[in-house]
Amino acid sequence: MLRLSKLTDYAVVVLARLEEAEDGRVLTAPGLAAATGLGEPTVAKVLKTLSHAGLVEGRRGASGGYRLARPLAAMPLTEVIAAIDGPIALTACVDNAAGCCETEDRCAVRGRWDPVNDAIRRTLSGISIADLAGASAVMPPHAAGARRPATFAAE
Amino acid sequence: MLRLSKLTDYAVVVLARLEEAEDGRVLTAPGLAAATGLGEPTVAKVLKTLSHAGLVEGRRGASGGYRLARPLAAMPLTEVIAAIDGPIALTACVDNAAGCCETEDRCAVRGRWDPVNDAIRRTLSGISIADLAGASAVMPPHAAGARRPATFAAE
DNA sequence: GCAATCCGTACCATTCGGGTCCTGATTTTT
DNA sequence: AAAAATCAGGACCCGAATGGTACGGATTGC
Repeated sequence: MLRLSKLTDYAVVVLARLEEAEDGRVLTAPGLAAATGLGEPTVAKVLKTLSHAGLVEGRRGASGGYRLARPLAAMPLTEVIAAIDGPIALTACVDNAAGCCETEDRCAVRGRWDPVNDAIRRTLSGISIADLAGASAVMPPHAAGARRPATFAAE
Repeated sequence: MLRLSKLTDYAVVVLARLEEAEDGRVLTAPGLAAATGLGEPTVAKVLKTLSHAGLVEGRRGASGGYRLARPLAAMPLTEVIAAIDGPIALTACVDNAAGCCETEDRCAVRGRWDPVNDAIRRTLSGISIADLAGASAVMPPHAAGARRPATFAAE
């Protein structure tokens, strides 16, 4: 379904909520869970992962919590996806990886996916979390002004 | 991982092989399986799905088989993905679908994914199966000429 | 020193994709 | 006309990976 994991979705929600904290104030994981309506352990897991990727910073100890490492406008969607779901690649065959499939010698699409993956990354890197957080519309990166709104090209 | 299913990958391989048939000649599912090195039941399943989507046409009976309904150059990647994996949507929340999640009233990203999905579809619809079948390089839709080849934007 | 909080890891369950098989419908060939 | 070959459609089962949980440890503030 070309769909990213729920955790990534949660991450965006949590990050959006996290931006509302004033200046350097930190928010606790249970607090964020209550604010977003998500499960407390799940939120904690997401925050840990995001912290590991350097997108949020955690402060330990009493009166600890999390805060954004960067403003959301400087946080491309690609980084969040890569942090939660891993590297962005549509297929397992990336960079002509050898031995990934047994029919690689007669595979007609060897290495052909790489430009596609690159196009996807380029598209996604032009979208910041701030665009998803409700501020304004998505900024069109370099693409033309979206023609018809949200019509399925094929369905 | 933002990765599409193996079946879609197989579909592209099978379609690429199917284009090599001369004029109106049909190829059998077992024959395509042998030519691509994939499992025979799997190829049959993929072909049935593609036939249902109108991308290939099946002829029954002895000396039957499959042939392309269109040249690959006129077959955007979006259609193949939609045929195998279903509609292209990164999250379950599409078009403000109500009732999909229980926290929709306080969700900060309500409806914000739609433009993202649209951007993905626009990127993918600019790529045809012919571009993946080995003919030439991927045509850059409107984006700038791919800078460095296949570097991970975020990893 | 105690409490609160983050950190890391390990663990289990459910879901979904991947793959196989069977039966039926249709067409060609003998 | 019978038989063989092939597509069509569905049911089914297994495995992997996501999603969610739990526990012990480290760190900081009161």
